[in-house]
Amino acid sequence: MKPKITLKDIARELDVSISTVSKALKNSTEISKDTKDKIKAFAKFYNYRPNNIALSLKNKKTKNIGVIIPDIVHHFFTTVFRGIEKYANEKGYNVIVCISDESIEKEVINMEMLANGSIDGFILSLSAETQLKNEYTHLKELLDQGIPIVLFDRVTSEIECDKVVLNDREIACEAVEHFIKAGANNIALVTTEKYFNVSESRRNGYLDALKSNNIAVDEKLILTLPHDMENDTFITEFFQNNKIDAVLCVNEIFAIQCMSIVQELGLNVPKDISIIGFTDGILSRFSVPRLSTVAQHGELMGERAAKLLIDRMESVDEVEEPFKTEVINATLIKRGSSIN
Amino acid sequence: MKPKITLKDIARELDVSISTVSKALKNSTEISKDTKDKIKAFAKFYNYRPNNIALSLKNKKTKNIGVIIPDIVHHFFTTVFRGIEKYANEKGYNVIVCISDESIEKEVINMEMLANGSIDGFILSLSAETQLKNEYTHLKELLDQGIPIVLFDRVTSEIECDKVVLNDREIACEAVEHFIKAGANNIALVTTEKYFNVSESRRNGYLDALKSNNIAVDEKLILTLPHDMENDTFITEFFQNNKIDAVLCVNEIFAIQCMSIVQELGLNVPKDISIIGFTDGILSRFSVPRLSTVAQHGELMGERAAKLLIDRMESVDEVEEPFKTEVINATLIKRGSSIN
DNA sequence: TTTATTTGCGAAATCGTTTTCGTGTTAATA
DNA sequence: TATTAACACGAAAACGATTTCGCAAATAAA
Repeated sequence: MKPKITLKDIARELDVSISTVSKALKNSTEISKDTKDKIKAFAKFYNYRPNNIALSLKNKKTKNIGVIIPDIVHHFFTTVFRGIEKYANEKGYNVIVCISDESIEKEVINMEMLANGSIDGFILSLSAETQLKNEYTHLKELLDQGIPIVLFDRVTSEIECDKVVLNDREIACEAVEHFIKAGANNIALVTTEKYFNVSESRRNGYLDALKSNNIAVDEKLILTLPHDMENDTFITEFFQNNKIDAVLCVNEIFAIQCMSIVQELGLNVPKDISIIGFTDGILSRFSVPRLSTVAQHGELMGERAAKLLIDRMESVDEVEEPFKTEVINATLIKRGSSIN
Repeated sequence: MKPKITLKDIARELDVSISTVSKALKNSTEISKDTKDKIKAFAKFYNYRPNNIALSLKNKKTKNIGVIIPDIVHHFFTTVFRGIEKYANEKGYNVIVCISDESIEKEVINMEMLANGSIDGFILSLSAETQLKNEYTHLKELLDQGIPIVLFDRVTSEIECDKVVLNDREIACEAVEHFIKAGANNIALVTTEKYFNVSESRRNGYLDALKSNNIAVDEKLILTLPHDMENDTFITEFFQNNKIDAVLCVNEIFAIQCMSIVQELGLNVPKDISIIGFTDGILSRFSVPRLSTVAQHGELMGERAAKLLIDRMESVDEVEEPFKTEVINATLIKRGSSIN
């Protein structure tokens, strides 16, 4: 057991002052070569490393980023997280993760906890409940305190800060047009409650495509599924009661569920029904047939979010940069579940 | 913009000393009721919260846990992480995550980075390279410095510390016996390189079951797949060249790949070939047929790991507790991919 | 009235750094 | 030789909190 050594320890052992040790280790010209060599050798021998906490206190910056996400067992969020972690690490930052569990209360508690000095800035994706209640005072207060925040994916226009989003509307439109070009007419949408900004955008993209192709919107072809429920029966009825030849799903699970149910109903994917999902996760890549899907480039989103945050934290400009919203261009990956 | 307020600010405004403010906010009997009320009201109004960094420096504990995992886009690790985060949060700890990316170098760098005061203890699962090279000096040094470490899943007997593992050997044996009871004779194993402790244990469990049922081991029925490669052709050849009626796979992806390939070869799962995988992830639950699998109870593992770590960190006993190894009992989930 | 005891509060040390400023010694210059 | 500059280092403040100790004033007891 050899506990960590401090500047004070080195100073005492070598019979010099703490300031001398500190300067020597930073190669200050104030200190003679002899003394520097002696101190450096000693420090190296005892594997001296400055204490991060003391540095944080002194510098008033922790080099920690707080990341708040609704869920971690979720392909999209983990890829974003990987992007954040990667970029942050390259820049010498560490990442503290809290999971809001889709609850605004946990979001608030975690953020306040971290805001008291533990982190220099936040990257977050809003919880479902936060979006539902449209309640953002906790974010406003932190921004007021001068703590920078970057929102990604689940964002809101109520808050002015840097953001990273997907071009959800455009890519949903593109997906639906892909169906249309392949000859589909009865195109369905399987989505979540619309207080999610992303669901709303995707729905709008769906509507855009129909409109610009003069296809009448049939509300019955839009299935809104509750967030966390067993919904197989809803989906089964949906496909039984409607004539559908293509379906866009706002996430991977819905898409796989649809595919599975459609197949059980004796229909062929993609011959009878084409399916496109969102999130190019593991499910999409290993299903039979492979699922056509919208790749959200989560890792890139994460990197961009981290870059936005770190740039802002490290900017020393007297004049504040205006807030940016970066748009990540999704990619439509055409695989076996849709007709080419 | 209203920056954070400190004890010093309160003291100055209210014309008392810093010590008085500190004591008043902690409800010390030393301070008169009048003064306390005044200070508390002021603090509340300005939303005073003590600075975590200053507290960490003073108390020599950060209330942060460092978690190092090989990968985050991975169902098992995310579930473990969720367990860690949940338990840690309940106990007032935050979690700093670093991803080793299966590289020992990143593992070392990250751990050394965090060890300089940022965290009070580690929870980690060894990187592939660390297990391959059998190189653990970085762990030994940290333990020497008095930093507690809990290993989970990918552990090693070279290091003495608290551990949480799965009963891999027993559950693999149980899975194979499940095959045998259903009448299988030619039972295959699809696994990873054996420097992974878990692969070795599962292999041993596989062998145990064969032995105790007097089935000769056929090395040709054991397929070892490289860790990060396109291995569909290996699998295809494996099933073409061998008579196999059941296969145990050491992870979910291998299992799904096997199922997919077997089905392409025109065989029926489970009639012609039964399949059991490890990790009850999203793939297993949405495949057709549903995949029988070994549930590793990752969340529970995470909670246990966090509990072991926190208990050790908070123990004030003069006499050190001996190190514990907790064994989590896996559950064999029988679904459609295996005959009951 | 004198002494003892509360009561209420402040000064200062501490945690581990960095950094400014001051100072004594030596070497260079006038 | 006297003055100045360069050199090498130390003292102390600061970051924001906690806590021990000391000390006045007010009250109680003698």
